[in-house]
Amino acid sequence: MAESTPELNATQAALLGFLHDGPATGWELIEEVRRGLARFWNVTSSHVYRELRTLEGRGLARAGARGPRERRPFSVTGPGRRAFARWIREEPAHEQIRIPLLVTLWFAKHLDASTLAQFVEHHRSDHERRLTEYQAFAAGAGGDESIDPNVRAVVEFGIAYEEAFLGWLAGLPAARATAG
Amino acid sequence: MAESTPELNATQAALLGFLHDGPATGWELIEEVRRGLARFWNVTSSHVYRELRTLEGRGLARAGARGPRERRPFSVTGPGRRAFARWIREEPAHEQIRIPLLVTLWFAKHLDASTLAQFVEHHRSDHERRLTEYQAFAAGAGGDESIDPNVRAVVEFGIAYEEAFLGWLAGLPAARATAG
DNA sequence: AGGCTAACCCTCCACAAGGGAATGTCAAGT
DNA sequence: ACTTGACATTCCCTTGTGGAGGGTTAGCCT
Repeated sequence: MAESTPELNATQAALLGFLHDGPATGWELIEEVRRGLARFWNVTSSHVYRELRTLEGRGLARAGARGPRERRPFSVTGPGRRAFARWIREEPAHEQIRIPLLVTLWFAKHLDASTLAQFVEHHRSDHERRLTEYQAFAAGAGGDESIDPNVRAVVEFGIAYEEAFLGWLAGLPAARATAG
Repeated sequence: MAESTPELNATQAALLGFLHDGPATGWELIEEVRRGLARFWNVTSSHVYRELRTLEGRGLARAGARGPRERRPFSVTGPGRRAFARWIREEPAHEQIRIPLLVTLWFAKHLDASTLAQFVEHHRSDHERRLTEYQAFAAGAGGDESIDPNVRAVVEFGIAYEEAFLGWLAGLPAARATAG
């Protein structure tokens, strides 16, 4: 009875959420997501624009006049705010993770040790770089009172995740079989 | 230059990978994925059957005669083995993570503390349960020499991930604002 | 033995989401 | 004016999800 199709998906909700802080164009929203949430809620530009059109069609967001370069500033409408308010009170769904490295690892018996070791090493350096970024961000935001503690918690999840990943990588049998 | 479209996607590759251990029907493959890899590479049954048909169409897998209940046992062909061998030597793509809880958290300033605390608590008990499952599996497999160490490493990733998640949850400001 | 039932096993379909190519637009420098 | 490059959006194809539906068989019941 309730809703067979939930009113909003998480991407739409996130867009409406950002629009609560003021009007923005699709491009600006994409930038905003990339700056923060993107690591744990990946979006592509085509997806954002599509969802914006959907939101507009449902009257949850409204586009202003086209500005330079076809840019269209969107803002939340009253119904949009109410839909968002309902969404955020819903139980968040279970997370969804796809890690191609683990698929490769599962079948690694068909792969020579040095190639696998290379893959592992690439991932290691990649995750190390990201951990550094998060730590820099967290340190910078450390004294900043204006940052929402919950937003800060998201960054801290990033740190916890990367540390766990790096720790696991270090203990990997494949990590010990150094390439070359 | 090389391939604009990669020859196989990870789902197809995983199916071919399992078929290397012997012929199997779609149903059996689904079971096999669910038993292990599914946490980090989700598949749906309709998707599996579709990919099997694709693989068959490309000559990478071959279906035997229909057995009881329409079951069709697939096996890898020579070209299938070669395609898999090429795939597994490719650099695994970046992981893709979607955690709705973090989206909710990002916008939690629009949410009352006790509802958020409930969400956090639900996630906590859920991840705790999963951690227990993985640990039981790892303990059971502990002495089993027949298990590929790389496959075991995948399970260990699950443990590391759940532990990190639980640790992070425990430190969350929202976790201290107990509901009710 | 014959029939009922529940679990199997697969197909089909429709739609949501993902990602990259293609298109168009403007700003700024020459 | 002309070129260049960043900006902003759209288009389209592939991948992923979910459910309805239909034939099949094992096992149980009488």
